Amino acid sequence: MTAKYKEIALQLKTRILNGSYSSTNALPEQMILAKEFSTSRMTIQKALDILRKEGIIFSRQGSGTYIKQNVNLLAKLDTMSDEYVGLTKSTAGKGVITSEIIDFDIRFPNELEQKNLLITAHEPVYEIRRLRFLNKQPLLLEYTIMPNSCIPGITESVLYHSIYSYIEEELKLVIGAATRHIRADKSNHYDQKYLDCSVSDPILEVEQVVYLDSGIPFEYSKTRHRFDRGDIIVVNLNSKKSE
Amino acid sequence: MTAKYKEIALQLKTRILNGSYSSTNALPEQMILAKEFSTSRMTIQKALDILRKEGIIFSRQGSGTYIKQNVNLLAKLDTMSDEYVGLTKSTAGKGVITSEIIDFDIRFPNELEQKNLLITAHEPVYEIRRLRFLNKQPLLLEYTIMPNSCIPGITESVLYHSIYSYIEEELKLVIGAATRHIRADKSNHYDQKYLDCSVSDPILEVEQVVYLDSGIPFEYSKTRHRFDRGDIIVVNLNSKKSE
DNA sequence: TAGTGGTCTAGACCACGGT
DNA sequence: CCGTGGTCTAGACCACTAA
Repeated sequence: MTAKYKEIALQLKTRILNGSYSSTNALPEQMILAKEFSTSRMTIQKALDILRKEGIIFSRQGSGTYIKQNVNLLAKLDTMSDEYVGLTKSTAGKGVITSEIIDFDIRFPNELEQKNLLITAHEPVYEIRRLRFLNKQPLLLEYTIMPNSCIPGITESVLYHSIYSYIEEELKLVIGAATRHIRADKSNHYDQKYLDCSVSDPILEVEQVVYLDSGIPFEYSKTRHRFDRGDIIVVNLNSKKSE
Repeated sequence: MTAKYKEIALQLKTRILNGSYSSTNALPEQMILAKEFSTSRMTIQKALDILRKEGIIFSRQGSGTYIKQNVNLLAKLDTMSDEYVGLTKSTAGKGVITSEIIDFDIRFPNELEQKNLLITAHEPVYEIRRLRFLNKQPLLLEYTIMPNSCIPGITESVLYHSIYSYIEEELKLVIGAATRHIRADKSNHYDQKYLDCSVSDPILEVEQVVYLDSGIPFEYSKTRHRFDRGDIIVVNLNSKKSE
């Protein structure tokens, strides 16, 4: 059974997206909602908190709770803010992703890798290079470092599919935060060879550290994208409720 | 006076970053914290919610509340996820930002601008081109469209400083969500002229729509960055508490 | 000044983890 | 099984907005 406040949030969200409230742009007051759902005001507030965090409503003390004017847009984009984790998931429906393994090794980490993954020089890491295709066209080059202790049992068959679904479904780990550095760069001979691009083509590089839910970093990687096959989309919901 | 739960969150955060709790990696139970701060458990939970949203703790039902292992790193990065809004703010302390106005006009919007800013063809927009310098070195070219109705009263003196501080401090508006598309591109003759880069230099382009707290879009812009002066940093805290 | 959302309380029961 | 966090209640007072 799901929590009551989540159920209420879902129902309210549905109504908002349906347009059931849009005539006035304001939601009923919390006491009225509490009576309608035969619950307490605190529970209604927890439900509204979810919608606030999702960016589809906002409240003004002393005034009321209102629907944001671009709900439909945000509702669409909302799904995208998490999509970024894992290429296989993010391109679902847009085409077929395939992978070619260029290199797959295990070795000791260098200093940069130790620093980013918070490990010592004695903890072995996987070193993975993959070329990934979208509809058989080269899309990006991936260079991934993962600590063996954290993500054990990677095999070539895992690499041909999706590392992320292996982590979530097989290892039952929950993926948490990530920090990414995004930059443009000139192409090098590796890019030219594998991504089939010319010397003058720029490259979009993403360098990232990804953490598990517990805060343990499990991936340090660089991906180099062909500049002409897809942007990176970043959504910033900016709900500063906590400050 | 600030809310009690925010005060408690701040105190707990300070202790966590101090290392006061790190010996065990677990926080005291909610009842004990409630007694210590002479408050109710609900209030403690609201405080913990903040720290969860900030990504520095996580809880397991039936077990306890734990500190994430890379708190210091995340605490540092945390400030950066919002930094992205407004260049003047984001580079504070890293150098001096100056601006040169290349173009400043008012006109009717084209179709793309109408679609992104959710306005009609009859609502005038500002068209602003600025070249921005970091420590007198050209950093990026900015091409900004803002609806006049939404952000009135822009003048050249505003443009020489910061549009965002004008919006927040003069107009008293609150900036909310943003969606960004990030890509690499070849430099064009504009880039080469203003950013003083060569034909073979790549460009990092960011195309974004920025919304007010109320959900009204107020900026559609493209910025073209020199590839060798600073990455874009994106932090994804991924706290799926609401799902 | 009336009515709204924001905060807070002191209890209660449930779901889950570890024993 | 016990102890933890997760949810929920039925009130209360305060802060703010708008008339």
